[in-house]
Amino acid sequence: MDTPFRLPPLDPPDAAEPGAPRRGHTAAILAAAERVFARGGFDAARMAEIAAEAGLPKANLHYYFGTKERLYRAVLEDIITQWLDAAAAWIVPGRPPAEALSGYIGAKLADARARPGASRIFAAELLGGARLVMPFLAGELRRRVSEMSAVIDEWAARGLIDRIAPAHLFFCIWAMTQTYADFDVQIRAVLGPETTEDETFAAAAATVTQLVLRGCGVRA
Amino acid sequence: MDTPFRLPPLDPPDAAEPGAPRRGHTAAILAAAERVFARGGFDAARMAEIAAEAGLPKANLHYYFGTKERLYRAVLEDIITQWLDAAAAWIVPGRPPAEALSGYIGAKLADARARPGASRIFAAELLGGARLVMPFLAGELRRRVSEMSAVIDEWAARGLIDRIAPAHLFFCIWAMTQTYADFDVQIRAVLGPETTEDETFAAAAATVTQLVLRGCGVRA
DNA sequence: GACCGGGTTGACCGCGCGGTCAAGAACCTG
DNA sequence: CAGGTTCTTGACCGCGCGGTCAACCCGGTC
Repeated sequence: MDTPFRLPPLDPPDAAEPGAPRRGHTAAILAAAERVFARGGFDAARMAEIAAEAGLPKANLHYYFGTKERLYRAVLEDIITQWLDAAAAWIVPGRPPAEALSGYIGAKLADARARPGASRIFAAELLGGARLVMPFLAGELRRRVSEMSAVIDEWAARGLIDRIAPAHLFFCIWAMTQTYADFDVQIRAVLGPETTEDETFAAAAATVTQLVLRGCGVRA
Repeated sequence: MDTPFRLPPLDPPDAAEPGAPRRGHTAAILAAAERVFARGGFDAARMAEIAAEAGLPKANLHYYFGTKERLYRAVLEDIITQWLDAAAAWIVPGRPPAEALSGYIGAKLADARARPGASRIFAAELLGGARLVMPFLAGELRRRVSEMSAVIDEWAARGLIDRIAPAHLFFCIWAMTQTYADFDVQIRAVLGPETTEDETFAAAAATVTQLVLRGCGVRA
């Protein structure tokens, strides 16, 4: 369930890491790093800024994480770990498609709202060519998608939904839900200041589920 | 039609700019800049790299564009200019909804395929908080969306499609089509090396149009 | 050819940032 | 309290990058 996902080590194998204490501070650093990386991605982030946000001297971050890249990797692992299970919880053969799909969409939208920084960091990583998460994409994620695709295909075979390319259906669901985290500036700017966040996410949920449920021809 | 969109000047009003020549080289610089900005966004881009890619000494870029930020702004203006008209060409009241929507989706997907860099630069700009394009989002784009929303609402009023929140419909269409440019690493990794680009985009077009047309309940 | 102005360029500069370090503080363990 | 180990931190360093500059090239004009 919450086994942390490990990005394969890049160059030197992740440093001794003895049974050391590594107490409280690391959590504060990770949280601050997630916030800072979320605005502007890896290159725009400043170690000094993360340190300030965490209320610690810069040298302390280096004590715990060594380099900026390793801190970044730790943040990414956190995000991936949290992500991998949302899909597995909803897209299962037993569940009726209407419930599974709308539940999944709702969960993804709620996540986009609650933790937009995570989504944005991942987006920036992909935009930048996915140098770090490539192994995850081609490995674990690919495997998960093919499992979930089997579920979709089975629903179609049982006549519960229309035929559709399952992988692309997921690409579309991810795109639509995460756009509300990644590009929320655009959404807020277009909808204008008079639209509340509640309204936005309610309309988003209605629209996305309508597109997906009817688009897949889900029988009620 | 192709009136270049101008981002409002930031600090000093865009430098004298006399009736000067400004010949060929600027185009080469802009093209190189688009390519370099596309991988990694503003901060990751190096002026020296752009110069190398354009086959010019770095000092030459500064001669034409002054600062990195101004060069970046020029690239963004290029992109926005090209973008504004795709929607206006397809989403018009006269056209039957099925044709308009599938045409628009096709055009956006073709653009994502042909010029992924442009989409990625814009995505990175939004992720980074849209410091430069904010006026565009809240101004011109917002206006266009409300115009296009009127078209959607009119189709719904005439019973040609179901009721749907028009702005969110556009957010979803943009998200689904641009994901094929922005996150193509992820898509390629998940689909695996045996899937060709042609297959990918054919399936993408089929899936997105199916979701949108049926999702909106477009009558044939 | 002399002059001029836009264009071109290699060499240079300053600073901001990631990373280091060495001198302690704090905390265990006997 | 002595000795060792884990943390903490201000001060420092080097380099990579955006930006500058002054010398130069070159086509046009009289």
